[in-house]
Amino acid sequence: MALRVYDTRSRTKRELVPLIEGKIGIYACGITPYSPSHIGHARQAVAFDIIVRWIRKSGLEVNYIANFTDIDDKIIAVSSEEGVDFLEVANRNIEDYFEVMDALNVIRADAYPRVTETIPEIIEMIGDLIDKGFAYVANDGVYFEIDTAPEKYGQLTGQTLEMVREGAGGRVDETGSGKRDHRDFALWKSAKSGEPSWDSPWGPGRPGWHIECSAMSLKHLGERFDIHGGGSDLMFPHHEAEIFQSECCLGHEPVVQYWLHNGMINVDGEKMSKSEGNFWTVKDALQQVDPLVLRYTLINAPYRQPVDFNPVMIEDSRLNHGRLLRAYSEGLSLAGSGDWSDNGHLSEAAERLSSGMNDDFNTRVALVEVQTVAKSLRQMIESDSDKSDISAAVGWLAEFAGNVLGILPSDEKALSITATEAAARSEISSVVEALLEERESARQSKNWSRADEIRDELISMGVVVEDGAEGPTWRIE
RNA sequence: GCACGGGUGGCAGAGCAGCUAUGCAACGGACUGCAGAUCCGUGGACCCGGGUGCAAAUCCCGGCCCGUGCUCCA
Repeated sequence: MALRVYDTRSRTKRELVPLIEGKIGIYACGITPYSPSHIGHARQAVAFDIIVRWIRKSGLEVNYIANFTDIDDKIIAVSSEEGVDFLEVANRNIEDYFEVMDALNVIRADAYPRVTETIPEIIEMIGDLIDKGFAYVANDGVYFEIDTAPEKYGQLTGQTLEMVREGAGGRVDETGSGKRDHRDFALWKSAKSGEPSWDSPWGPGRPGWHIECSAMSLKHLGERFDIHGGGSDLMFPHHEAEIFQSECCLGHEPVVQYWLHNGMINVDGEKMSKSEGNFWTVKDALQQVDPLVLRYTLINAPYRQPVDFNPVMIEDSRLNHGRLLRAYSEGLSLAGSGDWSDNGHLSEAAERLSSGMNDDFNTRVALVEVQTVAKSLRQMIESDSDKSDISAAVGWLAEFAGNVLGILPSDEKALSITATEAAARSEISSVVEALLEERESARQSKNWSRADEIRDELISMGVVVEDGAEGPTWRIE
């Protein structure tokens, strides 16, 4: 079945047809590393991680580029506030990014270009734009002139030049720059004293916000490429500016075949943002929740929908993920991971999951199938089913929950979960068994208060007792 | 105001023309001294008003409501 993706520019789901047969180039806007990554960054990273995983699984070769905008106003602000070099600020936040995204099981991109390593290409592109009449040099930098290509306005957001003029309202006069029109945007910003800068034909300065992505995508993916992604908040002005720059510079359109935008993270129904005070860094979140549970939460809705990050959602994910993980690791240690292709139910589940993923990467539909398979695996384990059935279900989960969705730990780790549990169990086993024996005799003589007392004692040890038809069983919480 | 998304059971969230979504919660039953776990089962929804279909959560039109964007932002 064909893979269809929602393209923001055409506002429709379209079949993904590679420019070069068998190959897909993806450029996704990463972060500006001026502060530690927040869960919105995580959502973006996870969304595109899964997109890349699925396209690869579909048999296409993917070249995935994610950038770091490692020089910008905010980085400069932090560096001057702290009195350290701007690169120190950028580097430590990039380190943080890799640390948390690795924990979230995000597969690394094929390249992570940085602005500071792309300055010559940026300068060349700006020069081209000036030569072709799309940009002009002002007293404080170089600007792209919107009026040279008005038809490209609103390609992603549907806004017209006039709308933005109105929307900008009184701010038009506040630009305080050499812009001819407030909607023009900076390609090159002249350095103020003390700011980091690079030499250019227009004097020392640094790139404007949008040009870096046009230059880096051109450098790494060429004059036309398949997918450009990023958060939906980047559609305007960032991605529309990229369309101006790339298409005007290269002289053809479209440069990008498909624009994919992930939805935002909301906290209690409102967009998460620093100004709202409802801000979570990834590390904040990881203090409370396992990384894979966080990942589960982030894919609990299709990537374009907003995800509301609230305690109920997290608890829900924790519960469901915990069950999945327990079933998986128990099944794995019991029967290993086997082939599932001969199993009718599992094949059907795989088909449903695939058609969900093929429909613009619907991870929510995929999770339903994962939950269903995990549930039947649990039942098989409890009913002592045939080992080959168990291993088939384990193999299925390894492939889809593991490789495709990335919500399972490595087998080694999964096995260590059951091993650790078993070890902890055997360590206190004799004490627990003795107490249970005493409790059983109390129960025999209908001494319920003594029986409950012992149960409470066990609970305080972290042991949960469950009476069944075959006598009591216990497990460690 | 304009643009883009969306409004589905108690909650989260699929489905996007006909056929049980799913999970959590609730309720009933089995099992229990009680509790828990498990199993079986049940009820319950498609914002409002029109329209087009044999048939509409699903398509069209008009409202209302919510989120995001229009400024740095994943």
